[in-house]
Amino acid sequence: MIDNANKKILNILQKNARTTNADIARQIGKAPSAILERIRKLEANGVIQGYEARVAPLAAGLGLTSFTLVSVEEEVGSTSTGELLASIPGVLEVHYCAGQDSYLVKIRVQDTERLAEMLAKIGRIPTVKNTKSTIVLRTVKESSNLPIDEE
Amino acid sequence: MIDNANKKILNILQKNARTTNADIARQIGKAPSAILERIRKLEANGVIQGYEARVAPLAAGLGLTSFTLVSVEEEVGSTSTGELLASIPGVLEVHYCAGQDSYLVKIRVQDTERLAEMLAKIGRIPTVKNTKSTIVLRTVKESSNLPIDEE
DNA sequence: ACTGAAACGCATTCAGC
DNA sequence: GCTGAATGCGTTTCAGT
Repeated sequence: MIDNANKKILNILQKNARTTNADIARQIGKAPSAILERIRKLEANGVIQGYEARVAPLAAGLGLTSFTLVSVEEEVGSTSTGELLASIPGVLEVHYCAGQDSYLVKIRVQDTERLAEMLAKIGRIPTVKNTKSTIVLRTVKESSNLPIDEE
Repeated sequence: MIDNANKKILNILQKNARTTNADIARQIGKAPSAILERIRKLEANGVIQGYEARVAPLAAGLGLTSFTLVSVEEEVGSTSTGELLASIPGVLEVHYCAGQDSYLVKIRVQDTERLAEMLAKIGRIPTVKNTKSTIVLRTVKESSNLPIDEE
């Protein structure tokens, strides 16, 4: 179960995944060994899915973000087109959306030329009918941190 | 500059932000102190923006994901509505989009009831004209990890 | 589930190159 | 920008409760 101590741990790790167990222990008033045990269980239970460094996209040469709606014709419940999309480098997120037979795909590429190549690649997938892209001009906020209310 | 060693470091930390410096040092064949120095510079230069634990949304009671297009009427170049949206709990991402006078907002909430509350809240912002939401049925992939090619 | 002690490994500093 | 040694701290295990 996720008691209040675990909520505190999750919030600390969401803010800075490299916080040491000793540091967390100090913040929530327990021994480091207790924190280690809790974090291991949270990982084993799938509550903590991983720890990601957030890299500046521009520094990685990826200056263009696009959200692309990919319309598909596939069997209901099938996940294969989505997984194919997910495997393309530069495709960061793939979400299947209600009421549109389509995937919403978050893409990061170098420039419009690379986006064109990617859209061509996606368009070549047999189950894909068409795509509709929206270019991001400015990203105001971007985080995976969930609001977890402590008691 | 981001040389090949830094690319390796970034890729390791993108996959697991809690990898120890000693471990990274072994993987890329340098001393731990060299890794520490490199990581500090990458942080100082803004290349590494942070380290986030990824928490299972369902475990946090957030079973519903929505992408909502928020149309606004504000001065061109203004960022204030976007920042207002970004400050709402459950709003994870805010992107200003080309050619539509609107923000694409990624939302995570408990259920449709909470989504309705959130959309009402957003609708009450004076600069907001209307919203158009797409519910996510299934998330196939969700990551912030950028493709960084090593030489 | 937690503590506390012990052993081990890691982080960090710094001198030298 | 890196190494290597030294110190202090963190991690991890485990016995005990």
